[in-house]
Amino acid sequence: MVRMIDVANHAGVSLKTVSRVLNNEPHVQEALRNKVHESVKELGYVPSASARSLRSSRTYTFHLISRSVEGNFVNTVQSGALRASQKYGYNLVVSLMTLDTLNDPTELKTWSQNFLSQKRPDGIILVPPYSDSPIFNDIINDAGIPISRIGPNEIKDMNNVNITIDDSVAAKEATNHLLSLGHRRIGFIRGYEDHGATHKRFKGYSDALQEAGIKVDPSLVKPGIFSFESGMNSGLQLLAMENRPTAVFAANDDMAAGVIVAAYRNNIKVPEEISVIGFDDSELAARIWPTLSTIRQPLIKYGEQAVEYLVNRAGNKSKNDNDKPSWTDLLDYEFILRESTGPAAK
Amino acid sequence: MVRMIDVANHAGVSLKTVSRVLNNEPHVQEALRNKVHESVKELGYVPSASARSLRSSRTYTFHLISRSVEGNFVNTVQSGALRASQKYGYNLVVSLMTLDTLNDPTELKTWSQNFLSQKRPDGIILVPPYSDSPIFNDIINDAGIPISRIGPNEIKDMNNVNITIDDSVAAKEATNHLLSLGHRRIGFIRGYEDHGATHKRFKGYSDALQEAGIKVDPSLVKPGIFSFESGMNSGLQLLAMENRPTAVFAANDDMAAGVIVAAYRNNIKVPEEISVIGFDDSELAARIWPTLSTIRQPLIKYGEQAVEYLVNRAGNKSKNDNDKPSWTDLLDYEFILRESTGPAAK
DNA sequence: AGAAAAACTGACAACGATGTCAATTGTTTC
DNA sequence: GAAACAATTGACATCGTTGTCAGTTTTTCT
Repeated sequence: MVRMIDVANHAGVSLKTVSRVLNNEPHVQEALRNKVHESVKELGYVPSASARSLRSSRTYTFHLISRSVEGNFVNTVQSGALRASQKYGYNLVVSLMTLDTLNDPTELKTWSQNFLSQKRPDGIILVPPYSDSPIFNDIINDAGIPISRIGPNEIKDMNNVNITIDDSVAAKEATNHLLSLGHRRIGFIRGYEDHGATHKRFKGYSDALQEAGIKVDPSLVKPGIFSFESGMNSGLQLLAMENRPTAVFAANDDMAAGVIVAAYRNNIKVPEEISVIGFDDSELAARIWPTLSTIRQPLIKYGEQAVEYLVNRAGNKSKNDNDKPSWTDLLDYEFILRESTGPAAK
Repeated sequence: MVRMIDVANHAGVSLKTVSRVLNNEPHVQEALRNKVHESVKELGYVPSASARSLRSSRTYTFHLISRSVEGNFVNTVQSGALRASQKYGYNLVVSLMTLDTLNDPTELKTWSQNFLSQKRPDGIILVPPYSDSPIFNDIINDAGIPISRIGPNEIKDMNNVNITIDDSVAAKEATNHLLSLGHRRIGFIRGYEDHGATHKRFKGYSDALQEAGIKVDPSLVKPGIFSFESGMNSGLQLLAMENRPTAVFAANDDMAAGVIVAAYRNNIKVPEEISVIGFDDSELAARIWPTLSTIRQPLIKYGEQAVEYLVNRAGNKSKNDNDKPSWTDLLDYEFILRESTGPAAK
């Protein structure tokens, strides 16, 4: 790691001068200021938070205190991770990154390097779509920090763990449920194309249809971005078809809720005239009418397992398990039958 | 602050022995181990995280990386606070406390002291119901840490800030909306009794009725705990009344969603036969059918303002503003008209 | 019983920054 | 032109822990 003294040497000034520049203290000539800033940039220096706060007794940290609200995906995973972290005497921090950053390789690299050298976490937990980005995973791996990846993905880095349910099998079960109710024309709404989940869930849907001897009809497969609005839009399209489907499988609950509202707007009854099924058992699922049939992932357990793995790795830092490929920790999902699915209309 | 050396002196052992005990290292006699543990407890010692991680280059911290999901109250406030924190070079950490801890004064004291001496935040942001607890606020104040309190409350500590909308005025506007649609029998569902919001919102409801010359009918006021289920239960009760209300004002959106489902279950049409109005403009509000009329709080701005204040305080640590009473930063709310409210049924 | 090994304990350096204070340089004043 | 003063710069101590290593005591083995 590059230290402040390295910057000082590189810039040909004293340690203290660098410190002054970085803390915006007065009494440094403009010329030196610039030289220091250049050296900082060139060496990629980032101050160590621990050293700073040890010496200055300021942490440069604010805490927002709240109770854990188990609602959406991330909050619930966090809740499980938090409990496990506390059990082992670790802190858990949620760090936010914008999607723009994730999708711009240059920016991603800068962000990650700053993040890693400033925070120096003992381990990192990634949720979709971060767990799906090979570049990002490589950067963290190169820094030698263990990763727990949550969600379906195909990354086979060395030495990390993937924690997920079998999305394909789950999606297949959901589709089979619709088939068993007599549905033959079943629509599907996809999610973000760079989420592994989208492809696995679609695969499950296709597999179920094919095994039932039904060809996948591309006109029944619509795009989506996992949002309510995108679900409603694709739902409106499906419902406007001449030969509209009798059931719709949306790749997540938000989109399924969108389909239900689309049905209301067209005076189509759910589930009498159209069945709707989602994925995730989100907060929404039990709070809308009709309540939503869906697949529940063991989110709390995701968080717990992620931490268990990291604690283990942190404990055995020196251990020689450096060349194992990463493996997958496959957990059980749960099919939740509610009121949005029913027998196919004749 | 009590340091490791203090523990060592108190226990009559060397610094290193204390370190060994606390890190569960071998090679310490049982007797000494116990003595050290006793001293730690007696002195209330908590190790300094910065010193630990500076020396050992382990942070005892895991990071969960995700994008900011602006959905529920806390997440959205956090999102605003995060943006502002980054702007000023501060970190933002979300710390979770259970409600059990908050409600048990003894446990609360222990938790807070551990938390404060381990994390030593430069500032603290409190959201309901934490911002409503005088005991908790006192503890933090005594530690000399600045607080931004979000949400309506009556705490007038020295030297902190309350950030809120005027819940009473907002609730009054919501109620007036219903009155202007011709409603005369309007139900109200309360929230947690230890949330300031419950009382202020109820006050706005009462005020509006009284100004319209309508007496508050206690049988139309039902309890709730801000949850979907509690809203549904109270909703079912209101709808089962002989002379049922033509409108219901729930103190938050989750409960309002519960009332809507209660209506569906009784085949009562919203808004034709009963209007429903919520509070918060939560994620749910635009995703259910009918979409929910509600009050929107400037959550992002809450977070931003909270941080602005703390940054200011942190910068002027020495400044002599120590005896100002805390003041209230009153922001604007927004009334959101959607489809769950309509003219009163005859 | 004596030697070797193991277990225990503590003195001291080190982590990477910032705070204090003294040394140096530059500027103004008479 | 010398003295007084202000601005700039750096040497060194320090924050509170853990790592290294050496010294001391206890246990084990022949």
